[in-house]
Amino acid sequence: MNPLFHELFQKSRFLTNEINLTLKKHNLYASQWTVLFCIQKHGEMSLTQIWKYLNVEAPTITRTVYRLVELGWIDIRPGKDRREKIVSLSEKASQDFSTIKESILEFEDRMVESLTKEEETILIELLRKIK
Amino acid sequence: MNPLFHELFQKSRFLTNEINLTLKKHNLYASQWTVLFCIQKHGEMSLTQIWKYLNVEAPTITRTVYRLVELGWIDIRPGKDRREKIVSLSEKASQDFSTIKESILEFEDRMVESLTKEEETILIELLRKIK
DNA sequence: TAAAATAGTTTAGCTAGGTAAATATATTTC
DNA sequence: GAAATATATTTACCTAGCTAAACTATTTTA
Repeated sequence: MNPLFHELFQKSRFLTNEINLTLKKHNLYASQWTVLFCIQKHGEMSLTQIWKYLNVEAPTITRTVYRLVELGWIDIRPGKDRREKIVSLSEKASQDFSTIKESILEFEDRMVESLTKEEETILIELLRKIK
Repeated sequence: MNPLFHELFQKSRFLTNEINLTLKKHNLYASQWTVLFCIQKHGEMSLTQIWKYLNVEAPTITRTVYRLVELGWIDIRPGKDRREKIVSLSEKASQDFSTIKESILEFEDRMVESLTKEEETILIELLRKIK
């Protein structure tokens, strides 16, 4: 396998594992946090808005969202258009949000501390060129 | 989320989806191919050798290997040390291998064609710095 | 050499991605 | 306005990663 792709996949797995470790104390998994973050950023959202924004398929979001409802992080209600479901952060999620975000920011900083700002920019640009 | 990690995860998913598409005509999935490739490269291997080399956990390899046995790509036999299982490519896999490898190489080339050789090298190096 | 520790593999069960197809509601078209 | 089409979500079922714990065979140690 092309060493570039190999390295990319390895790093992707490494980072999700590390994020999961960081989130463990908050009882969250990486993709659950991603969804919470997305909702916090946009306020109320329909499921379709979420999966289009995160660029994943609808069933993935259905599943994660309902798990988050179960865990008490999210409230869900029908929209004006009765096909759609609207989700928003629960009281609990709103309260804990900034603490969790803090953990994640610390983690992210730690992960890129061996890169200069310039290198980080170049890395992003080069990744964007793959398509 | 840090735009670097966002881009990295997006690209990782994008690439596995594209690889799966490429492998569809050979009735294989990305990780199945990764395991086949690994075995072809090293000849006979124990399960532990495979998961250590690919840097994933043992149960992941157990599952993929047995699926590959089921599908007729791999032969499996007990080792001298009776705890271990040794796997090797089946007749079918050996025959089809180079054709599939060809598809993958074409795919990989297509994916990096907008990068110069230098950029590819830099990209790998920068990815390696994340840890 | 019997007991304890280690190594290789598997099982069970979780998250997280995907596709294909079903269902329910809205919208468009004839 | 009824029929056809489109949109939002869900269901079922794959692959693919993970952890924790079990099981078996080997190696080490007291």
